[in-house]
Amino acid sequence: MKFTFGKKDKLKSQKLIERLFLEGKSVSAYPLRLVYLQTNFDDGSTLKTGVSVSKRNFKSAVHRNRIKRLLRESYRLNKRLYFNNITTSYALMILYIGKDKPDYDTVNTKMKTVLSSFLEKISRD
RNA sequence: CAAGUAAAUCGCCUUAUCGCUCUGCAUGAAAGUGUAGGGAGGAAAGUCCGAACACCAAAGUGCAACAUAGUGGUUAAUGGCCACCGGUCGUGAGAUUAGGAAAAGUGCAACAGAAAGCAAGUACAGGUUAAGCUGUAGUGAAAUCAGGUAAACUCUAUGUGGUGCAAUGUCAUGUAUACCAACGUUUGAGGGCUGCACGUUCGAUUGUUGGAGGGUAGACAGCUAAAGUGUAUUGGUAACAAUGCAUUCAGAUAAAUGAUAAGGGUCACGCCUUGGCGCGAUACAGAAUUCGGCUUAUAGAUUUACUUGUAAA
RNA sequence: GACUCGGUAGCUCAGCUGGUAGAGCAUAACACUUUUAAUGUUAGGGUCCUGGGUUCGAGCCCCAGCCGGGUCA
Repeated sequence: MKFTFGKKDKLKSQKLIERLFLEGKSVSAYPLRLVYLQTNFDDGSTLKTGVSVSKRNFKSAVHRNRIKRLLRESYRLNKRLYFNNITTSYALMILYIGKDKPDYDTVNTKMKTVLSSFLEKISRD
């Protein structure tokens, strides 16, 4: 798996996102929360991931964009370490639930903990 | 030199590594891969005006409603902009200004005051047969003249059909013209997107409201070459216009335009001291159909013109 | 994207066509009571969301902004 995060790896279907929030389970490591749902995709990709920041906590579009870019970047760099040997398909949504603007280091370390706890949880099930 | 006024411009840079999105070309059955190039703003914001464009009864008539309000110009258009006149503020450069009509009518004016209409008349002085008959004072934003007030109703002039890219068209997927209640309906219900009326047209597999539910919410076009941008000349006080030359400059859709590291620039502060060191800051803000304006936010930097004060020549 | 409603005391709200801003609850003091609660009397508390304008005078009228609700596929 490469360090890429292209169109096929992004979660885009509105229907699937609705189902994800209705039926999905979640793990969290403040200020991040990961919502996941086991499913199947038609185009052959194993994981589809989206990121989201609440408009309630961050009014400025610039700040929201900045946080989403940080989340996407840290997911892109870390996903090879965790999902290289994964077989089942999942839809993921990573939410930022904090109220302060983060820097890259905290997002990166928290991303690692939330991904590892996700792996632990699905291997237990 | 100090303080200020107006107008205009810019608003971080370089390198390395790893990425995102669009377009062209090559390759491939396809997914993709390789390669070349493009990729946020002066406000992209607020959605306050004006248009383009699209659809909606022949885009009908009247009323209502709303907007604007000195004069002239400018523009595709405007409630924007420019020039001039008048008012207000400032020593000044300048700033600001919804600035038509009170002899069409209706209303309003607290407190004070005799009185802010339709009825009266305070104090002092004068004056007369008599009398608010005359003058002054006093109250108040305004006091005998009928005035003020229209960002009070109103009148006058001018303008406005409605809805908005979630418009609209094509394709795909799925379904319920079902059920319950009330009211109405070939004696014309109801629809054709408007607040009302009229007119016109369609019109019987029946309409409206409420309840309780079912389904879709994908793709493509619209979608970016345009009242475009830069520059020069000419006309005009100016807004702006005309002509020549050059140029092609985002198109995403849970929504790209980035992340990390190093170095530099600019500004403020501190230290030594006159160019180094340290530390901090580097704004407001992120396209979503497209333009022209307006309004609001904005660290800091630059340029031009001018005013006032002080000093020197 | 298109519309619409509101902002007044610590809280919930009045204030309708402009003339010194009120009510209830809450707070404080006093009285009553052995004490508290309840009750009674009194007092304090307001940039009327912000900034301009019209007016002699704006909570109210006009303009611009800020904040918070709600509706429409």
